[in-house]
Amino acid sequence: MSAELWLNQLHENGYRVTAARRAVVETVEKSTRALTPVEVYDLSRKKYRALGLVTVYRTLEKLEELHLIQRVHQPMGCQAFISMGQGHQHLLLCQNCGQAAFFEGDDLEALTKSISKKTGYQIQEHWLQLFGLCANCR
Amino acid sequence: MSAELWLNQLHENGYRVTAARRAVVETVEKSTRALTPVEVYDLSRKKYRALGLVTVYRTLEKLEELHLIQRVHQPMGCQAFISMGQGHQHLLLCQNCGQAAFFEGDDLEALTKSISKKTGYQIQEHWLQLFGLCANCR
DNA sequence: TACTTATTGACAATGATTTTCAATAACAAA
DNA sequence: TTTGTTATTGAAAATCATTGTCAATAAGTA
Repeated sequence: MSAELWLNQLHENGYRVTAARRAVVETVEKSTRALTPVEVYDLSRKKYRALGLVTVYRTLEKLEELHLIQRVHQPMGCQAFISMGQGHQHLLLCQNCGQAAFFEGDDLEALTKSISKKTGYQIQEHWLQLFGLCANCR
Repeated sequence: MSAELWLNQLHENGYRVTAARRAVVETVEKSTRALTPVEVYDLSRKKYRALGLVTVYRTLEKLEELHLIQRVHQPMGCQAFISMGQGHQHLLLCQNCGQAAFFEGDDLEALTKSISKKTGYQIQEHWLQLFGLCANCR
């Protein structure tokens, strides 16, 4: 469903909507865990056999540029992507199965203000990510 | 000074202290910004010309294993390393010059408890990193 | 001082990502 | 609809980062 919205976004930004992109978007949009380019390739090829790995890389690049997906950083590697949450959200990842959940409501106002005073840095952004075990895996 | 401590750590863990490792350790230990393997290589070769890049990779691997350094994740890439702070510390990075500062005192207790209840995840770890401009660059 | 064996640097191999290129297909305009 | 322009495609090659192999060397214990 929302895959159509992503395709609209591509179209509205001057990109063409192709069968290859459709397959990639449908795969990534509905995944609840971060996928590497090769995983996206394997899954998407079930929908569109002629898909090439290079096209996956190029499509992910565009989806990231449009803020529809984000790169997920993990101890084991940083080459996986997942849908961007809406608004200011952070990721919570299951260390066992990779299942991702989004959360918000982190208030770092007090912390950043104090750090800013202590260090002299002007703070502009923060990365926060939680790791744990999901309900199924715990 | 503290480079000697790192070398001791290596020794105490059964690793030999060589000229190559000495050069790498001295470079990484005194850097106030994250360095990539190639940067470590270039800087260390000023102290020990015969150093090979492969040895840099292998030494960084051991320093990470001993928790003397940590990998630094950034939007532009995740192949840089910096000294580990002491205790539970997080990084604050200058987006302009890369200068790193450590901070602590993040209290995410309340947040993680509430997220845990909402999502059913058992939270075990968190990553927090701040980005901004250091006193010089702002 | 001698000896065992971890460590070295060079080279090759791998893995991930990017570039190149000619063929194809989206889609705007007629 | 049809057409024409041009973005997009997949395959192959090129690049970049990292890891494995190996014989020569040197650290550190005995």
